[in-house]
Amino acid sequence: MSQKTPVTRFAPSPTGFLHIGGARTALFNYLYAKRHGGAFRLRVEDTDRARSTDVATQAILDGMEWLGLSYDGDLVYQSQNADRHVEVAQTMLGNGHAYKCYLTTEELAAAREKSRDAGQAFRSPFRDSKAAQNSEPYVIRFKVPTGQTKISDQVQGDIKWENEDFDDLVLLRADGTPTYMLAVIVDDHDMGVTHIIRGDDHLINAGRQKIMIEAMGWDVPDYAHVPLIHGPDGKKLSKRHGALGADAYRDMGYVASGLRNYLMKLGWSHGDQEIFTDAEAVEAFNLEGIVKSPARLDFDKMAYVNGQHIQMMDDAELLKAALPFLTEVNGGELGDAKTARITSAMDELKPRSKTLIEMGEQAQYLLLNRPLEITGKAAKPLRREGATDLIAALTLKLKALEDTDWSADAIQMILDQFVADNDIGFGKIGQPVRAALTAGHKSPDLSQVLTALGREETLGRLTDASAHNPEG
RNA sequence: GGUCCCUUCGUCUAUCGGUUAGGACAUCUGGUUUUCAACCAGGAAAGAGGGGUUCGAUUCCCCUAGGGACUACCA
Repeated sequence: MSQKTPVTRFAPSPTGFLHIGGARTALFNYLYAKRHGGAFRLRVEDTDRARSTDVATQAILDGMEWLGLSYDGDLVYQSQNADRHVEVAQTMLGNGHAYKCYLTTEELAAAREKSRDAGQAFRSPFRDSKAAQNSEPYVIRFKVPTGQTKISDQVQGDIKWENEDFDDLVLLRADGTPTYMLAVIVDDHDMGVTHIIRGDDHLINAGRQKIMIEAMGWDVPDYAHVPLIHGPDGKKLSKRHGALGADAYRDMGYVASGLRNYLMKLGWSHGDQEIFTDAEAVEAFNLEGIVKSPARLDFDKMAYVNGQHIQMMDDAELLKAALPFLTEVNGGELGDAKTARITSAMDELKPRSKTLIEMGEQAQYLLLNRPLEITGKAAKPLRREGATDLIAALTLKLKALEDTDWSADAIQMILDQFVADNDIGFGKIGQPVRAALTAGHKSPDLSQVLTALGREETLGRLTDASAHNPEG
């Protein structure tokens, strides 16, 4: 193990949004760098200019920002280092580690098929040819040496390949542009990357890249190839499963810290601990805890973990995250009065919401406008014999309570007293009052409802209900 | 087809040769209760199969089965 200060990097290709697997890879790199006081770099792998888009780049950047994965140093665009990549390819050409291959597309396909049938890696007929150069288009291929290649992966363990199983991969395309395989090793080297933590779909690439790195005489980084995430059915992740952009999770009501916690724990463990604050996550994260087998996405658990984080968030932070959802439920800007209600109900809202969407549902009763529309099943308690009279009587009692004394405790005392005085069960008054105040929407303990609603709104809603007899 | 990797409750995992195989989510039962939740208590639930090695295998080795990754002038 190296003692150097680690430099990790996340290197997405901008061909789509930041999906959940990429987000986890980024998180691991981020956590590892933070844990060891190193740097976390971000590099956009846009060597495939045809498939790369600015929209995708922006989506990835936005996703990273929402998830709170801030990177160190400048953002690197791989395409901007093309000259440097070409230079390295030329160096390899010069020292015999690469050669020009003049095979046409058709010839290549035929040769490939042939070697595949023979169970061998493809070898270009030009790899040992000393033939004079001609003007035909050519690609530059890396010349894989004989022997074996071994890496000690921090997650996968020791892996060994026979070099003869590796293709002579293309370094420079016929149009002179560098390929990913060349660009990564050059950029990682130039950026001083010490630890490469990435999806295990790159495991074999680590072997190929190591040979190239050694051909250049550079330091080989430490590798950690983490298993890919699978869908709930164990199959490859698809959009249907949740291979969605980070923004999709935000829209489903997940908070960044909750998603981070879930992602970190998916395929990584640290004893029996399930919930981590950000500080705890940085403190605890290590490569040893990463499991070698792919894990499946479990939305139930994701929601549970998210709920835990909603509870841990401070009110202001939570309100900010929840605002879009509350505005949606409200059908417009909240305004001061409703914002005040939400704020005072925060402690009740938190444990009742696993996602911000649920929080919107839980808060709905606070966002209703007078007079409430109380219909169907919700109106049933109000239709009961004497219900409106009881409400009217209770309203009178509540009116005696000054605004400054309007607290859950005081309200509870009045309710208890009212029940005792009238010699009735709590349900007798509780149910119609709840109906009058919430119109059947989800709501917490009654005294909490009255507290959050405030004196004026409570009295108003109760008066509305007792004034009008739903039976006609 | 070839190369490499993986396999403990439904799911995520603990176990680093000797455990009543532990925890979490989900599920079930009960409690609490003025709605819906939340919460509390309890229950059910696992070593893919077959061979070895060993006094003893979930743990080490091999085979089989199943799953995955890679096999581009994509990344």
